[in-house]
Order: sequence, then structure tokens, then C-alpha cells
Amino acid sequence: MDKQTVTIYDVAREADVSMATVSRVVNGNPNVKPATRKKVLDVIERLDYRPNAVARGLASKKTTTVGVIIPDVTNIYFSALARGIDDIAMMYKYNIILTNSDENGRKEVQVLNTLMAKQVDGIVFMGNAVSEELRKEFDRAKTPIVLAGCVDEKGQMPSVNIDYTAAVEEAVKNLIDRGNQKVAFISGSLADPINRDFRLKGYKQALKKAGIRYDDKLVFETDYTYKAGQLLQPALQSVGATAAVIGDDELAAGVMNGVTDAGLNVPNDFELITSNDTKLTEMVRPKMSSITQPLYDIGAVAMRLLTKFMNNEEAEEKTVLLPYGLMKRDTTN
Amino acid sequence: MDKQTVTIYDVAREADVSMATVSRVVNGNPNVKPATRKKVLDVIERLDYRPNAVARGLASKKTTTVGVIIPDVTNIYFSALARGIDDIAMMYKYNIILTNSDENGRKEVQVLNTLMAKQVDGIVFMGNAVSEELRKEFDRAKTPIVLAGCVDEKGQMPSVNIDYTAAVEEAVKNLIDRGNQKVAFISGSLADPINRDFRLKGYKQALKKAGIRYDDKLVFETDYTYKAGQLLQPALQSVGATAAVIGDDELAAGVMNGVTDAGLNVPNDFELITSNDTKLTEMVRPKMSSITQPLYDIGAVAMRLLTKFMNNEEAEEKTVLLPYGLMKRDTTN
DNA sequence: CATCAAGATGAAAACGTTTTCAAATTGATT
DNA sequence: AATCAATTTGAAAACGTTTTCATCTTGATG
Repeated sequence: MDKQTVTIYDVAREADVSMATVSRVVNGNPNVKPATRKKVLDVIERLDYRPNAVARGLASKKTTTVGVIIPDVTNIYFSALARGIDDIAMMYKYNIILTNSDENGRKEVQVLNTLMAKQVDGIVFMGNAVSEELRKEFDRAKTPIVLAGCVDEKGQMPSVNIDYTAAVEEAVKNLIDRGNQKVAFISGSLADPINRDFRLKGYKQALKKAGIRYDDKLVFETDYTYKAGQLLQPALQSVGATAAVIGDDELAAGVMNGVTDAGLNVPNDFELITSNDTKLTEMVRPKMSSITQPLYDIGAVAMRLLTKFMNNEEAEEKTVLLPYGLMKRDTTN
Repeated sequence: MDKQTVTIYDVAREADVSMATVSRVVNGNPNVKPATRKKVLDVIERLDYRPNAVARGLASKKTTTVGVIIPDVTNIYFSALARGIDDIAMMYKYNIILTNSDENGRKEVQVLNTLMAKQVDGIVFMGNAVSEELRKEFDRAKTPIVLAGCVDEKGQMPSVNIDYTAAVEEAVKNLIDRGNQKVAFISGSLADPINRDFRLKGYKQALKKAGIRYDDKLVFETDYTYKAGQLLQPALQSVGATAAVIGDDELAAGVMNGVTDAGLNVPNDFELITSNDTKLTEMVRPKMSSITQPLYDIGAVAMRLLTKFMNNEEAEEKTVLLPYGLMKRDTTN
């Protein structure tokens, strides 16, 4: 019926010491005589005392909780990052408050505010754009923040990513080298810097080096969804694209199936390279060639970086780029 | 530099009222004269006051946070549930502390304990088995708990699921009706009641009604992973199975590709029905026929149910079964 | 105009920790 | 035996709210 909670005070009384001493042994403070420590530990055991983390948070101003803002857990790419984040967080004794933002600016701001209200010790932000409004909130927050799989156009926020520009350039070059003159660029919103400023740049660079004229008819801006990809086939055909680099694996799977269902053969009639190397690439047939990214590690490193900031350690570099690669599977010849 | 936090006390002073009154307006308590309310609100605005949720939690014993224990966010099935949970949680102003358990009993208990320490108002548990140890912890916790996509063998914990037994029976019948005499049953660990007591039971019932002898050579116990499925092909062939019901979509995709890669044709040489109807079923080729489950809704309903418990409302039924179906796609004839 | 009930307010006590600072104890050194 | 520094301890003040009472206002009613 009752709350029936055992408090630090109960332990202190039973062990015949002060709350301060109990607090010390609970927190592993070395300034406690071994004998007293044992005595206290025994009482804790006997009473089954569990420190109240909320009270602790209030007194110490540390909640050992970090906020994670994710566009959609349901997206394999982001959930892979999230897994990396959570594992490292757990390793450092933090918990994760996870919230979906749907990349909706208003929701992002609102979520950020409740996270701050809950006094999280830090935040990992995923998403594609850091809106001005969001940046303002970030600034106001004294709370450390790290971006994961998310570029900051102004380069002032700590983040961990791969070199999207170079990766896409390499992928496109790969496609061109095999004779494709019309390579489509398919991504999410070009309002997102990650697409507009990084991936598209790589695309253009590859074209330029190959002496191919840039044609914005070949650039497709869409949602990161399977359906969206599937519906793209007629448009791709009408511009005569014979290959594509695609910014998301689910989207890529959609494109591939759309093309295949239209009777074309991948990779003989149409080659494609996707971007995230999630497990989906191996599940579909043909398996998708992909830019490889250390997904789990991006999350893990971001979280690790965050722990440093929360600990006031100096981090060598604020902006870390993890290695990428190109994995040939069956959607390229 | 400094914490620079505006407290309720500052607001009270500036507005020339007591903390109690500020608290009242912040919490929408109607017992405040409109004029004072406005005065307070203005000060709050001017000072940009944000209530500290931790202090609030300590004083009110409510954290508006619920814990979610998930085997692995990276699994499409679970992340779909998680999404439903989070959306409803947000709707009711709760936040989610999300932790991966890997279905590891020790980790589950440990995670549960830290959630309790953090004074979450409730818990949604996903996973396949509720171990004895876990049940003990659950009992000790005064905190309301709801299972999502997870059966309680003893039927005493609130949960939301579909009728796995009936669903599997129907799927197997479907396969048998089309002439398959040797239908394999492929699931995760049979230590999990969901497989052992529910799905397998449905499988047996279908066989029985069709007058086919149960043969445990046709029962495959494995991991819920793509790889595990892929490796199953030789074993399936050696027992002469011509069809299978499979307990997880990633696993099913693995089985299908294993079979296909071995040169067989799905569905002509081998038919299969999977269980979770995640978006993966539509991404692979052939598209997988599946038992359908309202994934998102399972999570959503579980969370909704939890809010009732947290609110001490009486819930009509503790154990809710959502409707399932059978979706014919291209892995069955 | 006295009376009362209802409506607004405030003082202060929780809530369960951590942390600061001073006091008490210890033990080694002279 | 006296001294001093280190080591252990405890008292009490935070931490920033909510909540319980009691008190004070109000305005209507007789």
C-alpha cells in the first residue's frame, strides 16, 4: 500500500552513523574506515536500500541521463546509430531518454526543451538539419551536445560523421568509370545540408572530373522511404538514367524494386549504389552495393565524445570523421 | 559560466507572490485569481523560467518518465513497437528511457533496477520471456508494468499481444491446404513461452486437424537473425521440408534467401509465411506472405494501458489481444 | 451590517540526496 | 606526554519543487 521506501536516513539510523557517511559508502568515497563501511553495507543489504536517483539528481545536479533526439527509430539507419549510443551510454552508466522528432523542427525544439527541463547531462542529436531556431536553443543550453550522423553547416558543433562528399564522389566515379553517363542523384530534402552541401557536392565533383556536364534533371529530391523510391522509376526512365547513387538504404531498396518491377535488370540495365550499408543491403536481391559507414561506431563515438564533454575533459577534436568505404555487391557490375 | 538558473523562488519574489502561487499557475491549478495569474505569467516570461523537472519529481513523486526495455532497437519488429510506445507516451506528456536488453536475463534485471532507481512512473517491457528472477523484481516494484509483444505464461501481468496460437495455426493450415505435408516451424528459442507455449501449439493444432503426425525434426530453434535463417537451408532440405512458418521477418528473409540461393524457387519449391509483417516483408523479393500484426498499435495500446495504471484508473482488461490477419504475398501460391 | 462560505494566498514542511565545513579521532613523531 | 597532520565523522545547509494547512479576502445572503 504505502510507498514503503527505505531512505538513506533509515540506513544511517540503523547503522548508527550519519547520512553523510552512508552517502560516502554508497558513492565509493574512500574516506571511510573499512569497519564502518562494512557496517553500513550490511545494513544496506539488510534493508534492501536503493538510492533514489531523483533526489540524487537534485542534490548533485547530475542525472546520469542523456537525451537522444532521433528522427525515427523505425529507420534502420538511425536505429543502428541509436544502438551504438545506448551501448556506450550504458558502459558509462548513463541512461538514454529517446525521442522521435520526425525531423520536424517544431517538435525538435519542443523535445529539446523537455530534455533540458529534465536536466539531462548531455544530448546526442540525430537528424539532417540543424535549424536556426534549434541552434539558438542549443546555444542557450549550457548542456553539452554532440551531433551524430548529422552535419553542422557552420561547423561549430561537435559531431561525428563520415566524409559524405568524398564518399559520394567515389561512388559516382565508380559508376561513371563503368560507362554510365547519366547517373542520377537521389536523396532526401536538399534543404538538409548533408545532402545539399555534402553529398551533392561530391556528385558534382565526380561529374566534373569525368568531364560530364551537371544536369539537375538527374537530381531527385524525395523522402527517405521505400515507397518514395519505388515511385521514382518512371521519372528515372524518362530522363534516361542508367545508374544512381542513393542517400538511404530503404529508399534505395524502393528504387531498385521499382526499376526491377518495371522489367529492367539490375545491374545490367541499371546500376545503383546506396549510402548506409545497413543490414538491409544484404537482405534484398540483388544485394545492394553501398558506401560503407561504421553505423554503430558513429553512435558509439558520438556518445563517447559526449561523455568527455560532460566530464569537462578536453576532447582532441570536436568534429570527427570516421572512415568510409565502398562495398561492391550485386547492384553494380 | 554559472548555472544561471532561474528558480521558482526568483519568480515568486519578482511577482511579489509566494512560491505556492507560482507553483499553482505553473501547474494550471484553477485556484488563482486571473489577475495574479497574469502577473506571474508575465514574470515567468520575462525571466524565462523553466521548472526543474527533477525537483518536481522529488517533490511530487512523479517523474513523467517511463522505462522501456527492448531486446534490440535495431530489430525492425521491436522498433516498430517502440515507435508506437513513444508516440503515445509523448501524447500523454511522458518521456521514454529506452534500454536494450539483448534478452539477456541478467541485463534485464539490472536495467530494471536502474529504472526503478530513477523513479520511472511505469515500465513497458518487451522481450520474449519473463524469467522468474525478473518476475520477482516486477513484483517487488510497486511500479506498474505492461508487457508488449510479450506473453506472460502465468497470465498475471498486463500485456498486449495478438493470439499467436490462432495466427500460427491459421498460417500452417493455409500451407497444408495447399498440399504441403512437411511444414517446418522455425522460431527463436523454445525456452520463450511465446514460441513454446503459443506458436508451437498453433503449429501442432494445425497438423492435428489436418491429420498429419507431428515430427520434431521439422522444428527449428534458432536466433532471430538474418544470418541464422540463411544457414538453415541445408537442414531444411535434409528433412524434406517444402514450406515453413517463421517467427521473425529478418529470420524469414534469411531463410528465403538461403533457399533461393541454393537454387530453389520460392514459392514453387518452397513456400513460407513469416510472422511480423514489418516493412521488410515488402522490400524483399519475392515479397513475403505474413501473419499480420498491428505492430505500431501493440506498442501504442500498451503505452495507453500503462497510462491508465499510472493514473490509477481501472482498466477494463489487463490482457488485450489485438486482431491479426494473414497477408498473402509472393512466398505462397 | 453581521455572518458565512467560498475563493485566494502564503508559510513552512516535506521529498531524499549530496556537500561543505568544522569537529573528533587517530597515529605517528618528537 | 605533547604536538601535528592526517583520517574519519557528523550537523546542517543546500537542491527546486509540491503540498498541506491555516489565514486572509471577498462577496453574497439574511
